[in-house]
Formats: sequence, structure tokens, C-alpha cells
Amino acid sequence: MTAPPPVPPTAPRGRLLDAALAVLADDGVEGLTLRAIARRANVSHGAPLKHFPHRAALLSAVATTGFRELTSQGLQEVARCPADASAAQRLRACARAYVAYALAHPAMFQLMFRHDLLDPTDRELSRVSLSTFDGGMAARVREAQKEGWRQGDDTRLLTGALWSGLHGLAQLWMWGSLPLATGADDVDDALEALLRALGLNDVSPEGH
Amino acid sequence: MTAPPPVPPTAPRGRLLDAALAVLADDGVEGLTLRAIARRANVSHGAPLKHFPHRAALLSAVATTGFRELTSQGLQEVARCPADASAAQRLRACARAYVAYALAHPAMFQLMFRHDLLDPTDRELSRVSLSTFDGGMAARVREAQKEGWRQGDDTRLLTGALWSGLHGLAQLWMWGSLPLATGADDVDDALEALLRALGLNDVSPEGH
DNA sequence: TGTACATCAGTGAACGCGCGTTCACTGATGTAC
DNA sequence: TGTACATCAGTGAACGCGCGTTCACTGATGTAC
Repeated sequence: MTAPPPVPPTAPRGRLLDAALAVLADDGVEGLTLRAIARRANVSHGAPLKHFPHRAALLSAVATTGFRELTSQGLQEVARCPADASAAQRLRACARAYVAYALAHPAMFQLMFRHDLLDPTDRELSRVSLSTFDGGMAARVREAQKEGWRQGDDTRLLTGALWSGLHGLAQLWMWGSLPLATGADDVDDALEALLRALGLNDVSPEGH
Repeated sequence: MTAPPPVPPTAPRGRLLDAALAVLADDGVEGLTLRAIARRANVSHGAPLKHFPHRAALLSAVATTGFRELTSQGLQEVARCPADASAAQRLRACARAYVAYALAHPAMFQLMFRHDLLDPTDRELSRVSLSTFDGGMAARVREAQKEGWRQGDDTRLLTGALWSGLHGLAQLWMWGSLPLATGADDVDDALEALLRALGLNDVSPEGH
């Protein structure tokens, strides 16, 4: 019931977003200026403002892309689980995908949570970032709970706890704090420790 | 055995740091420019560079203060526990202090982890930030383990898992993502959910 | 007690930079009649 | 088929800004002899 996209995929707006993604990957959040994006897109430096009212709007569109990728990467990893995988195993796959995405796209991950750079009135960004939480993660938590993991706990709060752990893990790992502090040289070790601490490896594969 | 401070506490360096703390609290990380700090300290805008070789050095000194405050607030909260408190209760107090500090000093907390703004060669900053981890937190985790909490788990990895959870919780709460996603309107609810998920409320007060 | 020098803390002008944004304007394309 | 107008995408010059940093210089304080 939503309006179909009235513009072709190679519309200038899309080309600007592609350019922004390239700049972000190459030069990080600090390099993501309107002028750098315009240079990358081979247009004059004023051109981006014909398609986005201000810088924050463009960066918000980029961040929206990030949340979409993050969600879909989570869903893909879950779908890749064997058919007889337990709900806990699926949740673990989703959790791993979250961290993997952050480490694979560190600059994007930073941007996605740099609220000072984003447009707080961007409805689409709010919608998509929220759906990463309760579309991608909360549903899997609920399934794992049906299977016996922390049954009785409030699902949303439990999802928030897991999300916090994954988010902090990704951030601290990227910053080098965790490798330094824990002595771990592989992020999977740290992630396994987190999931184990949450009791997420103790659930037997066969249901309740 | 370390050299005693050779400068009085009201030395210009200290006055600049105080000014920086005030600017940070008022205007956030983005407002923390050398010129703003100089204005706050009532000196000319070039003066700070007489005491810090560059901006990153000054911001690193500010962040170092933050880590010191964070550690000492954690220790204080632990010390405030009743004498017969269990190790798990002490750890919970430490955890609560971590989150409380972040929420009480959001701009400082952001700065402390904005590695792009800090001086990576600042030894004191590295030292103090690391000691927040393994002085403040790991010791308490180890005690709780002796009492039965997740006995046998690697202490440093377990501490890292807890730290990740607290860090992510603080960040996501400050950004408004967690209240929105979980529906919680009090950060203590989210924190309790995290500690419970980590099994940190199930340890009986009387030892092993 | 006096002299010479060094260090400390700070001044204020200047440099050069990249930034977001504005503005008047240009062609090209689309649409109405 | 032709005409008039509107919209779209982009140009390029310009504005004004605050920034980090440099530089030559100034007093005041400290130290050596």
C-alpha cells in the first residue's frame, strides 16, 4: 500500500548515496562531507543540496541504508542455519551477524549511532533502526524463550540486554579496548564469552 | 615511587583542564575546541598550545580525567556496600556505577571513546583506561566467581562480556534507542534485565 | 647586591583551510493546451 | 505540430564562519655566578 518508487534506481539521488557509501568506507565518518561526496559523484559541490535539504538529511539516508543492510544480513545468517537448528542457534547466528556487520563496516557502524550527525526528524531512519531491533532480534529472542532460554523474562528487556552486549562488544572491540583488556585476539572468543555469559549456549538443540 | 606533582594545583594546565570540563559539560564534544577552551579560561586562543602540543593532547588529558572519575566512582559505590554484602552484590554496585557515570556525564563518556579525537600515543590515557577495566571491574568479577558466579569461565573474557553489556547499555540508552525499543522508561529496568540475563542476581549472598 | 641569562605564560595578528549554504543562472526534459 | 510554461539537475562564484596552528614578541619570574 506504500507508493512504488517513482524514480529509476540510477537517479541522481541514488548516485549521491553510492558516492557517500564509497567516501564513508574510504575516509570514515569525518570525511563524509557534502563536498567530498559531490567530488566522488563527479558533480559540483552544490549539487547534493538539490536532492537533500541539508547534510544531516544525506547522512541519515546513508545510515538508513546501513540499518537495512544490518537487518538483512541478520536475516540471511539466520536463514543459512540448518533446518533442524534450534531457536537458540538461530539467535546466535543473528547475534554473530550483528557483530560481523559492525566489524566489516566500522565507519558505517559509527555513523549509524552518531546521532549528532543525523537528522532526528527522519522518519524512515527511525523506522528502520527500530525494526533492526524488533524485527531482526526480538523475534528470535522470543523463539528462543519458547524453547526454554530465560523463559519468563520480559522479551523486550531481554532483547535490549542482548543488543546492549553485542553493541558494546562491537564498539569496544573496534576501538581496541577489548583485545587489550581481555587479551583475546579473536573477536569470536569475546563474542562466545558474551553469549555463554548470557546462557545462550546451554540450550539443548531439541525443544522444550 | 612515582614523581610527586611538581606543580601547584592551580597551575595554568589545571585551569585549562577545568575550563575544558566546563565546556564539555555545557556544549558537548563538538564544542570542545581549543578556542572555546581558551575563551572559557579567559586566555587568548593561542595560550592552550603553550601547555599541550596539540588539541588531541588536551582532549586526551580531559578523557584521562574521565576514566579516573569513572574508576573512583565505581570503587566508591563498592565501598558503600554493607560489610556483609556478597561479592556479586559488590559487582552489581560496580556495574551500576559504570552506567550511572555515563548517564551523569554523557558528553564526557562520548569523548572517552572517541578515539578519533584522542592522542593514541598518550600513555597515561592508555594506562588509566585499562585500569578502569582490570582494576575496577575484573577484580570484582573474580571475587564473584570465587563465590560461585560463572565459576570456571575465563575471568578476563567474562569481564569483557560484562563491560560490553554495560557499555552498550549506556550508549544505547543515552541515544534513546533502548527506551524506544524496550519500552522501558527507567534505565534501571534495562540494567536489571542485563544483570539478570548474566545471572548476576541469582547468586546467594552467603558464599559458596 | 647586582648582573646576565633562561624559562614560563601569555598576547594578538596572521595564515590557510575546508566547510555548509546561498544565489543567480543554464540547459534539458516534461507537460498543457 | 507548435508554443508556453514548469520542473529537474546541475554549475560555479561567492559568503561567512570557526578552526588549529604558527610566529614574533612581551613581561614576569627564577637561577647562576
